[in-house]
Amino acid sequence: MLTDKKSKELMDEIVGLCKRKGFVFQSSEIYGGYNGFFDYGPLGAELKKNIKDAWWQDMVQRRDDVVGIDSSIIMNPSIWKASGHVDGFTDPMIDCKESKMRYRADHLFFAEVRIAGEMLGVVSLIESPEMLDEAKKKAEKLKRKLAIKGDLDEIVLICAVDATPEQYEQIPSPATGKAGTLTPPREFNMMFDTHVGAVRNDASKAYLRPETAQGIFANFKNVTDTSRLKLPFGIAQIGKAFRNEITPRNFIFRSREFEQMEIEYFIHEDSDWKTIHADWIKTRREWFTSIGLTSEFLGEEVHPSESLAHYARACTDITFKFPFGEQELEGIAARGNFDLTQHQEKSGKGLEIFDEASKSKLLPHVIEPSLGVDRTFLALICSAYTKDEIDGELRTLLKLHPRIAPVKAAIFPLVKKNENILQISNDLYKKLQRHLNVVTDLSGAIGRRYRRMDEIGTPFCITVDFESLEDNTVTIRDRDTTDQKRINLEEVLPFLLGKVNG
RNA sequence: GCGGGCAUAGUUUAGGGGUAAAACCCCAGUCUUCCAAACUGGUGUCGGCGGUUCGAUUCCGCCUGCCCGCACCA
Repeated sequence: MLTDKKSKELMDEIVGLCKRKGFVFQSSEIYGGYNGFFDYGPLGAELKKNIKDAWWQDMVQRRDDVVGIDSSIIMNPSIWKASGHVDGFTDPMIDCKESKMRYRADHLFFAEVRIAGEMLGVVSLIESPEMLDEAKKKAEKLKRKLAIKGDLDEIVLICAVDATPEQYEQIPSPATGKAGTLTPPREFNMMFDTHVGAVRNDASKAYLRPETAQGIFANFKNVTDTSRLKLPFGIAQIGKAFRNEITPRNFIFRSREFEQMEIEYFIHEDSDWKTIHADWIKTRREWFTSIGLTSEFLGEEVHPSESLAHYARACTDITFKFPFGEQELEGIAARGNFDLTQHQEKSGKGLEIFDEASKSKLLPHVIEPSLGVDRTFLALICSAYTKDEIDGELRTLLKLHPRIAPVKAAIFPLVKKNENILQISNDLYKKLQRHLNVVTDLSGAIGRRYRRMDEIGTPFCITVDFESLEDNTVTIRDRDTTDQKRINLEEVLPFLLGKVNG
């Protein structure tokens, strides 16, 4: 593992490269920026598109059991009430005025300490698997301090969000042990809201979606009615999502506007969901390595059962070791049929489907592989970023997989004073351009042109030289090895297509 | 939200109450028959707003953004 200083330097270099070469810009930069938002430049837009295309090809086109949709970002606000986001997508926060510590209200627990009903005081602690034992210890300590005899009543832990106002005043700060220093919980919904229509009032309030998943659930009936799907099947979607994050951090890793790629994979309620869940984890991990993520940087984190949402049975994150730490790339949750149940109930529309195999009507359960495009983007750049030495000269390169590299090949005339070389080069460029994102570059020494391409991750450089005039061959140079071989002009396109699609 | 630091060209940095600089990059040209050659020329900069001042990029205040730590992270 890199030292903090080294990893910070590395991250700075990567952010610098992204800016310098036109991958990622800070949003609204000419107005001083805008915290938590980013813009993708010419190369970034290509790379991002390639990630999404690869995912769509592998998860939708090349599978018989998955179809795609593209739902609107602003939907009937009832959807977000049914899904629980209006009430639940909050992080109520409590500050300790004295210690300046901040707690999430739903992570803060307290217990009243009593002996035979007589109140001795209140203890508080932060949620953990051992918190009941800790509470008992704190209660015993309180008893000794007050020099009171007798057996303690049973300790009952209560979450701070469930405290009555009278109880709340009694809760001591976990940091100082003193009561009265905690601010009331401040509600904070992470959904951005807006208004639809000419009138701005409570009735016109709408939300920017915080996840793409609900667009899938809300269209469940439309899709199953029109697509002749049989269980198990998946519905996939790529799209923007918005969350009013308190602290956007780590470049594009946590931003307020981001893009998700989600699949809701519907399964029979009696099926072996553990196996299907495990299969998806494997499928998704293999996909990450197939597009060039360094497999040693990938990890898995299984959510402990006590921290799962009440409707989820299991959730495993696929993580990536970024320079700033190991962080979630994709969450693969087994969610039961909570969402469909909610939408069926709140909309009043029957959403059950008939399963031929079991001859039963049911609301299927769901496995949800959900990942961030932007996080994948960053993980790919981090995986690809390399520095090496060519004949004593330091070079920077991005070892991006040809499938996702923004530019697939560069076509160079070795010299720009020879009309015939220019002609062949330009003809080849125009021909390749019809199939692939390619560039041409006539300026400067050939070595400089190679290095320019290395730095943006272009996997192949094709040079038209004097020999090309004799035998219709060109050199093709490999980015990672810098090795060159001669191939016939006619073979260039099939070669590149093979590398890009393979 | 809190505490600390920072903000000069595309990048890395120098400078200083009185006409703002270097290197690299980029562009054009000379040269050049395969890995950032050389030479010539060129574009481009003090985050924003306000205050002090004859004059502010420099001093002060506020704002915005970035970094580190705390906290937070469906």
